[in-house]
Amino acid sequence: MRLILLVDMDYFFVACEELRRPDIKGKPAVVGSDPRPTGGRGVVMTANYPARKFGLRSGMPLSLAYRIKKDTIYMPEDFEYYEQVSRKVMDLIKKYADRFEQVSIDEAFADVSVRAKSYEDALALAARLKKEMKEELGLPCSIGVSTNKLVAKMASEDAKPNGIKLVKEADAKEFLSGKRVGDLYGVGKKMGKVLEGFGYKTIGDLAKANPVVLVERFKSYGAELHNSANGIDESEVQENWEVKSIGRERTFARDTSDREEVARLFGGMSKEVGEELGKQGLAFKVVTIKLRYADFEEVLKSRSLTHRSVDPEEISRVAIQLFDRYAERGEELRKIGVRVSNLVKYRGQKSMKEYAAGG
DNA sequence: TCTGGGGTCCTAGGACCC
DNA sequence: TCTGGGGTCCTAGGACCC
Repeated sequence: MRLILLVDMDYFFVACEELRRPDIKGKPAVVGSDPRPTGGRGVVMTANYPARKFGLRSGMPLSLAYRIKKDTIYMPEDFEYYEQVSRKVMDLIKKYADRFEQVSIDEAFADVSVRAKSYEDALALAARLKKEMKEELGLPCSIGVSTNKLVAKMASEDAKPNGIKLVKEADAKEFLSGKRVGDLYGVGKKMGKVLEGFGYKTIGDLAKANPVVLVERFKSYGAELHNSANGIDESEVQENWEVKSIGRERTFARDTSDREEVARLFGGMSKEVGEELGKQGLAFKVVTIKLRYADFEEVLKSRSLTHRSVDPEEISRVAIQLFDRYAERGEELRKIGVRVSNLVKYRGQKSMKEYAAGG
């Protein structure tokens, strides 16, 4: 029997801030894009539980959050710091895993099938992990335990905050059946509406549906839906996972149609992307820009180079060329982004830093 | 209420080659 | 002269997740 844990950190960004700012503990606090550079156009990235009591949620516009609760503590995000904390978190989870897969900055799967032979073993492991997380790192987490990734993930949602939830294989179907289709992993806003339109309100409705009909309606996705709804997921905890793309995007403090401002920002973001490529030892072949206009209309334009490159200047040059060729002239832009993809390991010259480190 | 930034995966048409 | 099918790459866009 496979036994899989999904460890999900509770209100991670704010929890990280609490580590260095104990004064905010117990008070409503959120991490949200610093309103100064973005003109307050950001959203709440994370809200702690006291803030959630007032209805503050991640994804909520900061302007709205501010209207709801003025004396909330607002903190600009500090990704470098969260990454540092995240590395410690992941190292800790790894110790408990026979196979480990990081899902995001604050979430990871641990396949524990070798060291745990029963549900009791898995639960005991989860309890120890959670205890160590609190004692060693001072961070709360929630853990879902089950026999596959999908159900472990769904169980962790039920475990929040600060809990552990086991769903046995035999109970998976019933565990899922009462939940709304939109709660199923992989079903978002759009698909949730479509499914409800067809009369599938709960995950149980989907589970009971004729799979042939689902495939007729949704092709291969329909088959996947039917499996998920029935708690079936054969996918493995994936150890070796490679980055597919690296990008940066930024929202202007004020919408702009100023080419020079756009070009400057493309330059800055390209430099950051180039640094990230260097850190990871990767070269790219494709450059894609994203333009979001004032009305939220978004377009992507990309170009594939004839060669691999590691050069930030080249990213910037191609980005600005794409912009000049395709941007609607005079239209106000809200946001721009640049991303490189088609990445390969680059075994070229070492960076100065590596030389300095004697690597 | 007015909407961020980091990603992944999938689809689909057209070009091009065999 | 008219007619295939498969494979791969390129480009654009959409949905989804955290």
